[in-house]
Parts: sequence; C-alpha cells; structure tokens
Amino acid sequence: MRENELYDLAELFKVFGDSTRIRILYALFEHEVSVNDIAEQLSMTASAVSHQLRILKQNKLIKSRREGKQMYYSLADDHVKTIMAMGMEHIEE
Amino acid sequence: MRENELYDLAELFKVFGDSTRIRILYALFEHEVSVNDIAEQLSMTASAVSHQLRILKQNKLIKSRREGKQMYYSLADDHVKTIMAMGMEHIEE
DNA sequence: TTGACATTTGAACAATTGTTCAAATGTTGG
DNA sequence: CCAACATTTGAACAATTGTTCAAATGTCAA
Repeated sequence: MRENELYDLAELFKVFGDSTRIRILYALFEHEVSVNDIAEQLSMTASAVSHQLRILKQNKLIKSRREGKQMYYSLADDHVKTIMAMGMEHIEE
Repeated sequence: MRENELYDLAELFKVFGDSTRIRILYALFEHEVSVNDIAEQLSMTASAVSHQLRILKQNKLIKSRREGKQMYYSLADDHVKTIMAMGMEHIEE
C-alpha cells in the first residue's frame, strides 16, 4: 500500500462517516429510490439530500437513472454493502 | 439493521475518515509502535499523534501497552485490516 | 529525590463541512 | 408554450474537528 493510497482511503471513509449519507445508502439497500422519497424517509429537505447524493455519486458509491421528472438512485456495486457489513461487525462486539 | 446502528456506523467510519488516523493505523499493521516512533514516521508532533491515538483507542481500533517510559500501540483486532482492505478494493477500480 | 525523557491533556485557533434558503434547471402534460 | 412538479445549485451560516502550544503527568535511572 502506497502512502498516497492512504489519503484516498481516508477520503473514501470520510464519505461513509456522515449519518445522513449512511442513512441514504441504507435506504438504497433493497432497491432504487427517488430523491423525494429518500428525503421523506429521512425527514429532510430534498435539497439537503441532493447535496449528499452528489457526494456519494462523485465517490462512485451510487449511480442514478432518470425516469421522467424523477431521478432514481441506487447502490453502485456490492462494495458498499460489504464495507458497511464489515463496519457493523466491528460495532457488534 | 436498526436506525440507531446507522449512527454508530457513521461514527465508526468517521474515525477511519481522517488521513492522520488512517496513517497511524497503517503504521501499526505489522507490529506495535511507540508514540514517538509513530510521530517520527508521520513527521508530526507526539502531541498531535497522541490526540488521535486517544480517538482510535476510544473506538477500540487499537490497544496499548506500557513498557517503561514508552507506550506501545497496536491494532485491536483483525477488523481494522479487513475494513481497510475492503476500502482499498473499492478504490482500485 | 531530582533530572531527563515519553506521553497526555486542555484551551485556542483555523479549516472543513452539513444544512438552509432562494433561485435555477429539467421534465412532462395540458 | 406554460404551469406544476422534481431536482440541482450556490452562497451563507453554524457546528465540528485537527493541530498547535504550553503545561501537566508518568516513569525510570542516578
């Protein structure tokens, strides 16, 4: 592992290290969800959710698909679930 | 997964989400290291390192052992390596 | 006990960051 | 095209957080 990779690694975990973003990811665990639906689930404004979705997308943790007026977001790949599962394992001890 | 656990999960990842702390963890990958040696490796003051060691310990990511004047820190368990490895997998794509 | 070294602690400062708010942009049906 | 809804964007504010600095604590050898 190069020194440089450690900085990238920290950046990645920083994305997971926010309760709003973690809750968004969890909301996407089973199936894709629209921005408004996420906002409703989390009792937040669509704007606040959109800001965080942007960060999640930039870091390739989620992907999006437009259908009419709505934008549907879903997990980018299985890594997200795996990483969160590893974290849960550490907590449950 | 309960709603409450998601907050704990975010807290855990927040700990990994700092380059100083990630570099400290990596410095402990092979064997225990003293505070001064960590500080030297990272080109930081012992004070700054000690502050971060405290956070890592509080979150049970590392453990410590005193030997004379020095305090030796080491990884608490294999979860730390596993979590970092999962993160690396996501980055290397 | 004293001096030297190792580590920790607390307060202060600067920097980063999440949410809010208002306004802009996209999209569709009428 | 226009109105209505969905989402995004940018600036501003408040809150959180990492480092620094000085001082305190811990440990041991002389």
